[in-house]
Amino acid sequence: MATLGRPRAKGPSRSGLSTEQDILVAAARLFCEAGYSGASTHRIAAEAGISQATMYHYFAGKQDILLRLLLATVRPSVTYALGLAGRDEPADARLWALCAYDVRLLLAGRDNIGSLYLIPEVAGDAFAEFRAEHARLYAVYHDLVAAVLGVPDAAATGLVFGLVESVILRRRAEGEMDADVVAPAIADAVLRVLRVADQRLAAIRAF
Amino acid sequence: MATLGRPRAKGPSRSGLSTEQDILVAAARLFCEAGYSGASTHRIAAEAGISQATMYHYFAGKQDILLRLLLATVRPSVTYALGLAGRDEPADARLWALCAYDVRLLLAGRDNIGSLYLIPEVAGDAFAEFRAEHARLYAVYHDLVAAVLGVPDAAATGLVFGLVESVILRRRAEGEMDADVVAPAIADAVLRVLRVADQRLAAIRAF
DNA sequence: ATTATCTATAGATCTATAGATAATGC
DNA sequence: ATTATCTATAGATCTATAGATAATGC
Repeated sequence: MATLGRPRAKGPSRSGLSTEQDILVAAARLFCEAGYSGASTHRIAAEAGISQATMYHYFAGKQDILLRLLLATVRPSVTYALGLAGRDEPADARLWALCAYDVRLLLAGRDNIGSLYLIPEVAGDAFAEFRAEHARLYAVYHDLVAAVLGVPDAAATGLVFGLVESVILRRRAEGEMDADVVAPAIADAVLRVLRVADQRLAAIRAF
Repeated sequence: MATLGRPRAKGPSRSGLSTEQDILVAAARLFCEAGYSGASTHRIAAEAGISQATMYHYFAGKQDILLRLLLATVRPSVTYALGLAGRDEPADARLWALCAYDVRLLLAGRDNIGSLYLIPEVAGDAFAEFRAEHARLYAVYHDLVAAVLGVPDAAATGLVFGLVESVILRRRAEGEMDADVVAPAIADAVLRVLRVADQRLAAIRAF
């Protein structure tokens, strides 16, 4: 419990989190609000309550912070998606559940964390590990859409995945949204796009 | 025709465009690839074939360039959308046409110009004029969705608009897409989300 | 002795401005 | 004389590193 190392000049963490977490939280906020290049290490450190140099005790650099945030954001979705594979519900019900789950994650938290996906730098080599995780998630959508339609359909998968992730854009443009309303609405819309009948949809929602 | 003013040190424009257009084209590319803060005025100028200071002859600053790009991107959509109001086709057919038109615009050109909408700085005061144009476009979608459903529905409008703009995300993640395939597919999906029957959809596509 | 933090700074930017210059137009 | 461009630069950053310091642990 006793605090090791030199104390912070500006007083101890007000969040009660570890310094590493303070940095991640501050960086998430600033990356979302100012973009990657616009969020200087100095501002991140100030927001976290430490000096700029202290960040380098925990992270190799700015890219390292963003990579950690991206992985922490996508991994819960991948875990949930892979867990769905072992369940015995019908494919349309599992797809509905996955869409609703992902929309809830994208709407959770005070920052629009999904908007980190949109940062242009994420296309670079340093973020290949994140893109691989994101691709694993996409692959589960692809398989579920194939199971619902009875045949693999890349175009339909793109539509479905786009519809789910469109909440990132909407949260920006429309402001905070009620996940209890929007998550089922998106999941319904996904099945309608795949031409699941209204009657069947009602049954799925009752699961 | 004769070229007024001091000649460029690196030779005349290779694009044949005006210097102002060269700057806008270069900035669009770099804003999309490196973000707003990541695109320095120096790199924009180098890409445009001029010195960094020359940009300030045409634009008040970096924000001014981005604003011009945003307005040039959203205005054709607004113009088309307002023009639809005067046509006598049924609302569902007009909504289908607007969605397909907007998706085509978002897929056109060598840069994913719609991704400029995602730049965090666009939330600031300097871009209020762009956001107002974007809101005008949204209002047309709202009215068309209301006409299709018979009642105003903010939630459905959000879904529809999100589905259209999701092509910005998809173009990033999936790479270049065939507009002749994707634009009708999105427009179809929009009407399916609004529970337009398959038979009716076939009739609309025949317009 | 170990740890987490700090201060200070090198070196590389980056934006915007001041003022010079190389063309054409009158 | 007007125009479009240039070179040069001030002043403000920004990232990452070097090395000192203020705690606890042994």
